[in-house]
Amino acid sequence: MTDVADSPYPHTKVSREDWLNAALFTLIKEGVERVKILDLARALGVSRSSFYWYFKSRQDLLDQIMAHWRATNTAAIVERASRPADTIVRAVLHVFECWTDDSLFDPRLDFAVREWARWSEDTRRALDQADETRVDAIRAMFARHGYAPTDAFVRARILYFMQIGYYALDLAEPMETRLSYVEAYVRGFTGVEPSAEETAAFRAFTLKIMGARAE
Amino acid sequence: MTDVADSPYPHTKVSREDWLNAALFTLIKEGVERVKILDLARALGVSRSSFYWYFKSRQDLLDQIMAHWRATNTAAIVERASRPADTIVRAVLHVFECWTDDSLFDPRLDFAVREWARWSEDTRRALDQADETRVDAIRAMFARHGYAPTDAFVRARILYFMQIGYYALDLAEPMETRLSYVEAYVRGFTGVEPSAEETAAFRAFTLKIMGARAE
DNA sequence: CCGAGTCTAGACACTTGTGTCCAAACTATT
DNA sequence: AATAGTTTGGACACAAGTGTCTAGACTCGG
Repeated sequence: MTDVADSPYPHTKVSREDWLNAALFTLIKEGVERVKILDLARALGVSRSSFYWYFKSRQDLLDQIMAHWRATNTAAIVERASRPADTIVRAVLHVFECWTDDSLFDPRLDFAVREWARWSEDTRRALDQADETRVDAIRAMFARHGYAPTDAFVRARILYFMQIGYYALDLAEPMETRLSYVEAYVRGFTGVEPSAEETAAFRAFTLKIMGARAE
Repeated sequence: MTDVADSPYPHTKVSREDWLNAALFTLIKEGVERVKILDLARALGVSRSSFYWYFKSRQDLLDQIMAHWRATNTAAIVERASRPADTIVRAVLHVFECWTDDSLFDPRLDFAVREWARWSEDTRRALDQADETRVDAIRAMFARHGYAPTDAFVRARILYFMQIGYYALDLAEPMETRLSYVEAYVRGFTGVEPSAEETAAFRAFTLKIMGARAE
């Protein structure tokens, strides 16, 4: 729960962010259908009706969640894919950072949205567009590094789709195991052999993230 | 809707199977949470209360659905994986039949169950056990063809997990495209080059299925 | 200290979904 | 035709969830 003492009104029990976080928690853990104002209120220990102070309706809350998802997951991939890099290997490793840092790209949230999209037209459209935006950012990355148009597109799909597939399995592999595959992935995605310095830099990034999370 | 005239009571409007099929349809299309007796009754054009003639409760219906899922998807994989085959290539191609024939293994149903398992402990247990049963059947298949214990296990996981990942992407690739990858998959899964007759036989099976479906 | 703004709680009305009960329609058997 | 068994529909009770309204508690600025 975020520190509510930030509010100029100390009798504020919960903030707008608290509602959002509680909703995200439930969304990830149990799916949209289970995101119920009544349950959120119970979890936060406040009255159900004060929800309506912060949000117009349940749909309003869900819209905010979609905005959050867009602003984190999709934005993270696009940002990393757009970063300048002197080699395609470094460029790909920039995108890989999303897959090893859940605070950049949260796969559980992504799958919650995918599930949601199964029956919600609006969400389906948003998801399809997000997938396209992500793939396109990665495609542009390959194109910048000299890959032919079709080649850049196919390589982008392979990189992105494969990772989504990995997450679908919901494996609990230790990071060390995952890191040991990085060279092979890079080779497969780019056709280029990564240098020792390049993989070492990525390894350092990942271990720093792991360390920060352990605190 | 199944032919209800089979019943000795011609005024029967819907059968137990009709309820089950309607529930499966909704489950696959919109998820368990949306499987509601009220909606099923509306869709079938009968009164909601006659549901209780066939099922004890909503939970009873859901239990039947799980039984159906187990009896189709998991059973299909186990059956194909257990079939005698003179070469490992033919054995793997037997399992592949599940991936090209939705009436053997329905990926949409499988993913509906996976989603369901996200919040239902019972379903989670059933799914974990199903995954284990399926992988184990494939592991035994590799083991029968002379692969070392660890090797057989890993190859089984690769074959099965990769296919689940493929389905997670929910691509709409034409069968012709998919068939063009078969040789490469077989090589990757078994380490053995398939013969022309072997792939031709598989191709024939798939095209027969496609033809039957087109009727 | 008073008024304006912020936030919460409780009561109410409404909708949707579940499960039960019973009457009635229908069929098959005798 | 009477009876037993099968199947359906309608009425009822109930629970859970959403949204609205209002009173009140609290804080801050003048």
